[in-house]
Amino acid sequence: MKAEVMMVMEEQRGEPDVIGGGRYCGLRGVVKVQNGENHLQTNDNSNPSSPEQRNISTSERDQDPLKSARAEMGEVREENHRLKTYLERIMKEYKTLQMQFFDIVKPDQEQKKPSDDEALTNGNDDRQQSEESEELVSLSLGRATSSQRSEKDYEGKLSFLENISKDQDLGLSLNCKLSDASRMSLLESWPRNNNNRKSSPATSFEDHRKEGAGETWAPSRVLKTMRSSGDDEVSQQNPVKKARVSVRARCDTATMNDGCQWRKYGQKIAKGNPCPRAYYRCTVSPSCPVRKQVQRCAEDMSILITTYEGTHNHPLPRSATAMASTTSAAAAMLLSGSSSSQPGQSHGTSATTGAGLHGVNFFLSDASKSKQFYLPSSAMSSAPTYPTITLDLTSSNLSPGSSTSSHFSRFSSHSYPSTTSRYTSTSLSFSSPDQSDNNLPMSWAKNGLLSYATQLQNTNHTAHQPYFQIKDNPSPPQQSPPDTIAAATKAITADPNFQSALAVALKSIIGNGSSGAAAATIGYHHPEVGDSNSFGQKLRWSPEVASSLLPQVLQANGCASSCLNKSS
DNA sequence: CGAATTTGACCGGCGC
DNA sequence: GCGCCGGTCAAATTCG
Repeated sequence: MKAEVMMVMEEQRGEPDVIGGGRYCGLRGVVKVQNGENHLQTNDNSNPSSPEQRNISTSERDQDPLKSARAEMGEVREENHRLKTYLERIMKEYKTLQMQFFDIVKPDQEQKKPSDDEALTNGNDDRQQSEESEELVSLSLGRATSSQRSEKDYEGKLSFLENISKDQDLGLSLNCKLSDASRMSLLESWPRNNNNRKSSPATSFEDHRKEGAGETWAPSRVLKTMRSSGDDEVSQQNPVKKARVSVRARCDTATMNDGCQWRKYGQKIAKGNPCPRAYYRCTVSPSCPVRKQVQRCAEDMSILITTYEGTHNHPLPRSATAMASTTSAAAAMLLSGSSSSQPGQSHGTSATTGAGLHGVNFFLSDASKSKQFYLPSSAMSSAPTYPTITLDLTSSNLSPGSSTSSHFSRFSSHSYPSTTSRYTSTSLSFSSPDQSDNNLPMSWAKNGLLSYATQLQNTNHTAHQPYFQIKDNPSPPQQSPPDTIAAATKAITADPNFQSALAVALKSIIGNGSSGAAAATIGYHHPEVGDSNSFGQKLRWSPEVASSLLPQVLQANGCASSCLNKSS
């Protein structure tokens, strides 16, 4: 069974796929949202895992149970063997990379000030290249560079399979993968927050992975209680702060309706922002560790910044699964350092809420040169000490220096090195076109759902393309120094393939251009919201929409990943 | 009256 | 060591 499903996820290298009339960059597994549910589809007829073929083989097996049992055993053995091989190769690659890393770092430390000539000539290029490649944020869907492929394929398939098996709802989640170099960087940064831990880096990192996955989130006070209770093992589990997922959206209401139940437990005026910051905790389950902070943007009061932290440990209502899985997966992407988010997911959203992520993988090769994370561009006024990923659902004209051209969607990943910040920020921006330009407001309906009106150019698909420009930095509060992530983003934006792929991905969500296609494709319709809309097609914001939009944008970015790798 | 919210106090981390 | 600040608690208050 595993092998069969794996075939679905087997990446197609080379020519991009054509799915539903659109070009997809090397991904066979496609998450389509229909009738409010997500379905994994494949367009590969040669794929032996197609349902029809599976049915045939099943019926054949039924005719000879003993034979089929033997065949299954054989398959399992084969699979085990293959997995072992994968594992060995992974370990081999890991060790090799580790050695290479130390080779690079050691001379750097021993010769703190090498001669400029040496730095400019010998080995510098290689090192620079390696550093640059390490810093590149590579987001991909089932695609990997050849050097990373074996491990990522293996782990991605594993997580995919586990999600499949655990989750019949076919929700969405994201798998985070760090390159070995990235893991090393995490390893290095790890002890900073874990002075009391004397365990080996590997051990610590494994723990960190689990924590980063967000399955548990222990406030400091809880930690104290745990320590006092003598549970050392537990008390050491969460010494670091969790990754956060920040969602920026235009919202008139006090909070964003993400489908979950929240209870306010505090409010603070944070420094630098006159708007109070409200603290909420999930009340679906009393033991749920998930918190969220809600604060209005200081620069633009209409923008609500919702920051999620932790992963739900209970089943969620369907309407809440998308946002929950997206946030937990994004958090896992930032912190887990895991090649698979499954450990976190198993505790968290996908396992318990039925919102596993199928086939959407992050390959985060962001082993930053400085081995540090940086301040996000979040509008949170204070300098967060959390790694934060930002989903920007606001319009693009936030920063004065930004282009006035409309951006339907943006993906940006940026960092802001500063003395006080430590974390990297990845920002996914799903921006509406400039509202003043096209009268396409992003507003909250009475029921709290965000109605995101998109003006579609009827059947002309290419008409969307101008919207799919990408900017390096949507709303930087400060000057962004030239860093490699920005360079990577530039590389992405410069590649027309990425833009077209992004356009196609979004188009497939919004609709193929035929009237009413948007609602059908999104598969989400809130009963309380009428369909009458002068814009014709209307993409209603909801967690489902977010989840359907995000992976496909990321999928498009999988193309960018390849572009990125090329450019590096 | 129970649930939800408000709000001041408290705690821990961090920078100076 | 001290003060600032973010985050949380819990009693008081409000709401349905």
